[in-house]
Amino acid sequence: MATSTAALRKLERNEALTDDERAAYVAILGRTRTFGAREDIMPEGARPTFSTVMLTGVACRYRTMLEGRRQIVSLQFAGDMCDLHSLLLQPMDHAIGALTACTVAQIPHETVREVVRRHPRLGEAFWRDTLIDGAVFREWIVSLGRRTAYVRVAHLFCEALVRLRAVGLAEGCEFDLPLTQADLADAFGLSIVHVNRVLQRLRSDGLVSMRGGRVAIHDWRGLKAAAEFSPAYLHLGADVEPA
Amino acid sequence: MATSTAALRKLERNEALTDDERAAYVAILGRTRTFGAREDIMPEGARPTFSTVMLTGVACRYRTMLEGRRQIVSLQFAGDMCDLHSLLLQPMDHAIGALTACTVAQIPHETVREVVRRHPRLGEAFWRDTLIDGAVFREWIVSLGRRTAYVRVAHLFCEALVRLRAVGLAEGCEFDLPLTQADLADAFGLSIVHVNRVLQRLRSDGLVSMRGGRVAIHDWRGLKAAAEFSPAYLHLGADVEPA
DNA sequence: CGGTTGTTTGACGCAGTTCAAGCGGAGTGG
DNA sequence: CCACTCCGCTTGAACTGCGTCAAACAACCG
Repeated sequence: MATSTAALRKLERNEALTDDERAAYVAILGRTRTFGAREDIMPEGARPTFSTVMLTGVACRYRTMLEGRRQIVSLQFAGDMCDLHSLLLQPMDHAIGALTACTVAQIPHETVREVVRRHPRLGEAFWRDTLIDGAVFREWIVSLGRRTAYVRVAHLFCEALVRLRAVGLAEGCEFDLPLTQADLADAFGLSIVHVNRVLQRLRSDGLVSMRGGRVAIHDWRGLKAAAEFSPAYLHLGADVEPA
Repeated sequence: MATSTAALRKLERNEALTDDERAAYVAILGRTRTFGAREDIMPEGARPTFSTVMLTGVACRYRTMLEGRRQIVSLQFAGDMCDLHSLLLQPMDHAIGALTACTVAQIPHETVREVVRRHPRLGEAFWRDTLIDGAVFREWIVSLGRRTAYVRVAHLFCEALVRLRAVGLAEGCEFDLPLTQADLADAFGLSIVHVNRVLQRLRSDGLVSMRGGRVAIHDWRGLKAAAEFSPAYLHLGADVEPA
């Protein structure tokens, strides 16, 4: 199934799998579902009996606070296993929400356990994937704690580009990111108004522009420098940055 | 060895281990080392061949930015395995630093792998532990993104109390937390001056006071309410909050 | 007793918020 | 085909939480 290529690419980035392992992984992606934008793929407090793998679309993990404020905690692209942790951690301490229309695979926990038992290296790859999630969280903390809004936004675009290139969803310096400025504000811990102003500044500085849900990076080295971006924390190996 | 009780308590919080598993875990904690305050237990960029378990003291994960600014990403107390991820993720994308004098156990990765192979349930407990780290990171993101300084500080004290009680390092509503206000500032993404003012306000509001490296919570329910704290994300089970 | 490290206080400035309003495009119904 | 509405984007002005700078103070230690 064509939709599993991103998922495979993600899992294999660090260590090639055997045909056997690859087949086993694709096999468990069987049952798929679609969600509309703004639907919850998995609500906070749920006790799911399956884990979710993103096949297409953009989703996020988020927490809702009193008075309806929301903080997005990570973005999830195709290939990401966004609630693998529900295998061991119940109930969900945060929600997973579709930001755009999404198709996902839902893998029963029992199936995950079985595949891990039979293919220990897949289990290791899964564990590794959750550890990289942790690394991305840490970087997000650094952004929110010590980077100005301008740098923070620039940094996210750098991260998105690299992650999307790694799974073949961006060529060159452009990629789809059909989020509203309100979504971005919830991700950055900023107000909508300020996100808007920062985006304008990034564009007029000739670094990135975002229009119609598509991001175009006009000056990768400049953006990278402005963002103090270094892709090490993504643990994706080489050949992942644009020329 | 008395120092391993916190580590065991942490690991066993969710599922009791067999005597066998317990013994296997304590056995690998053999080689210990001590670090002075402000020493690096594990520097950024290193490629360690072992993982570190905290036995006593307080450490942190942190990232250093340009111009020497620092962002602390998590606090590590006794019992925490603070770089278990180095088993699968190399090189270190952040550093681990001792905030106070610390004693740690250093477990060769090969030993970890072997123990996991022989005791799958220990492997699961390890994985689980790294997943809880992730949950703590997410909460930290929410704090930095959407909580005011006052709430953020209150929240950390709530988290510290609950985590320390869970491993038997706090009785009632007091615990040791011998950090400087500069350390706290780096953790909260605030300036030292502002941390100082917030601490004063928390004290004069009768919620918490921190003096001589000891934290005393005077009004748990009040603090919890002010912090919008709910311990669910720590996945520690019941009986962990003070009466 | 002086040096060093951590805490406290005050005055001032700025990054980012809030409020409020206007604008433009897409969908919908008459 | 136009009118109406909704949603997202944009702009301006006023406000504020927190940072910066600078200095005094307190505790510890050799």
